[in-house]
Amino acid sequence: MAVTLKDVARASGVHVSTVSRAFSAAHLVNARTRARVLAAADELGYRPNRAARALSTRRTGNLGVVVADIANPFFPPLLKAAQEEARARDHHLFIADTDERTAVEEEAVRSLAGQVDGLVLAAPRMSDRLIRELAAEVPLVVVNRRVRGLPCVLMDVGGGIARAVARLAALGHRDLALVSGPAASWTGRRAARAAGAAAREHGVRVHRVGPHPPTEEGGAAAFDAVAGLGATAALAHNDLMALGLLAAARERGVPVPGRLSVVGVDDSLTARHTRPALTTVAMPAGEAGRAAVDLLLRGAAPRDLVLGTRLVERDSTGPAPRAQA
Amino acid sequence: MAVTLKDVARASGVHVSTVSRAFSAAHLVNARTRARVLAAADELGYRPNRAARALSTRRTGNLGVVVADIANPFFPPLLKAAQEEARARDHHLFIADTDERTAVEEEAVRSLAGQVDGLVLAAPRMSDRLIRELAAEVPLVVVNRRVRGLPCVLMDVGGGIARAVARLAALGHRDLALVSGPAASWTGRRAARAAGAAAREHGVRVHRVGPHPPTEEGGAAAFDAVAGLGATAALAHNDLMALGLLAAARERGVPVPGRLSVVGVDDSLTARHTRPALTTVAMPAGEAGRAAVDLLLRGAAPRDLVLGTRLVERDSTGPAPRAQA
DNA sequence: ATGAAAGCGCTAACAG
DNA sequence: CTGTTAGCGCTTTCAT
Repeated sequence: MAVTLKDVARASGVHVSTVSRAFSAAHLVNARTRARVLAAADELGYRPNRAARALSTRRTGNLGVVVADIANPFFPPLLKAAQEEARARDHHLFIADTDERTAVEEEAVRSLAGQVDGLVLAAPRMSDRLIRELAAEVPLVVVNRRVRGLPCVLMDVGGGIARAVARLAALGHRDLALVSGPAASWTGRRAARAAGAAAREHGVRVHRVGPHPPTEEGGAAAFDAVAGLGATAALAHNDLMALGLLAAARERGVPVPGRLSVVGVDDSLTARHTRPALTTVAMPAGEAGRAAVDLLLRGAAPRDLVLGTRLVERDSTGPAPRAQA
Repeated sequence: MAVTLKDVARASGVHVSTVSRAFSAAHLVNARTRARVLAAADELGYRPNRAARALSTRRTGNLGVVVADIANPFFPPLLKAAQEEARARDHHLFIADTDERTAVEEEAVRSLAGQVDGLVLAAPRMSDRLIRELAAEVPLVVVNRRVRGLPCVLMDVGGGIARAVARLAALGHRDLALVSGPAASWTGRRAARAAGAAAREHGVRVHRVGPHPPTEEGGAAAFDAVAGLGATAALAHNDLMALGLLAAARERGVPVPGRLSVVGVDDSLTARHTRPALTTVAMPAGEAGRAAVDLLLRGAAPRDLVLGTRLVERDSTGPAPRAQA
């Protein structure tokens, strides 16, 4: 049985309410009494019972992060930073993996709602309407998606994609394939729009391929469509899909970047290590995780925070192949 | 304000305790009353307050996982599986990242102890003594380390390493470098012992290099020592360190596996994609995560569960180079 | 500055 | 089978 306020009270000869105050309202208690209480608490190894505290204050000291897939390399840095920030501010962090299933997202939020002071929704797939409805039950901060009326941490994928398109155009590419991930991905829609605009600006064409699951398999599955289009460069929804594209290209004997240039999004660990090393739009996932927690804890107003991205050029992109009948 | 038992009681015309029983002791209540209560609850969107329930039952419905580094690719699959298993059994999962710092481990356990029904310690660095002491405060299951008196989920790294040594010996290697990670790593000690035994058996030598941090940087830092030893093959503590070794080799112009064979441990995503693709000891991290949660929830006896590993041979290992003065 | 008492939402004897 | 009561550990009025 853990040591409670009552034990500390007994040990220090004061009433429980005084002990309580010694912890959560220091200024309301005589400095010397407080010192005595704290000493006793320390001696006994007292740890406040968070559940009990939550019951009476309605603040739990917990936060949660809901992600689509912990194993997708985009998320671990986000989770790590979020948990770091949470801990630095004396909060614990729940984690929920929805396995890319929309229904699970809603359930995760609802079931966590009562146990947290706020939730970070990372790249949710639910409808805006549902997200807003859920926001009525628990403070929400959304990452990688803009939902009006809620604080959102956005990354400038659009800018990154635009830079990628510009670069590819400069390398002589005229037909780009945009390999998209989940249809419900806000980031994906953003990327598509930016790609379209940049394409017009640079006088190149971009063809949509997909949607496909945002995994290696999804990327590999998209390969034939990309090749069929006669595209000389592919912009993948994320690094994982780009990796799948790379693998399929290798299998089909299509040299990268010789005949096909490939660009990913995320800049995950693997992007650096795969061969050819992947050119990719670096997303500040860690920064986003930290920021999301910060916004939650500050009870931030519903404003968008946009973080920068950059194009990291490696070896999977190169000059367009000479046209050859 | 969330809807409470009281609201449901009022709406269905029974006492709160009946409502409570309708949820947590179905057999103690008339089927028809129960149906009515459930209907009312559903109608109102009632969700039990876990904190309140925890206060009176002393069961929180929460578990926690303490890991050294979420961003280390070994952990995400473990976390994912653990959270999946937890959710399947109606539990929520806290996550704590200790950033490889021992002191943080203890604090994480203590501060989470009151809020969970049990904790998974994944590859902890604390002393056995401390772990046992903490186990008195909260049920613990340890992964990747044997602690007597506690349920442990182990992976047969020893076997994997032995197979790797055997294979390298068969390829003609005579001097192997064992590049170790954190000194406090149980897995690392296990690997070292197994490497030693296998080396004797096959008549080869193994030289210890390290300890180094279990990161790419750590691996890279070990490279010169490995080269200085005249070893023709390196067994790294994990994939991350193996990747560092690979990068350093590339930088120094040492061909892999031409002049140096490299073996990792984990079989992370990156191991498959790096070039040369990494030969590695595959660790069943997901299985371990799931098993750990299962043991926790079953209140398992302090027995060891050992999961198998296998050697995945890819392109970073090959025949030993011909001796040349 | 401290004590007393009520109450957060729920469960668990105990009656009936 | 259901209502009553007490209490989980803590905070928070309200007195004093």
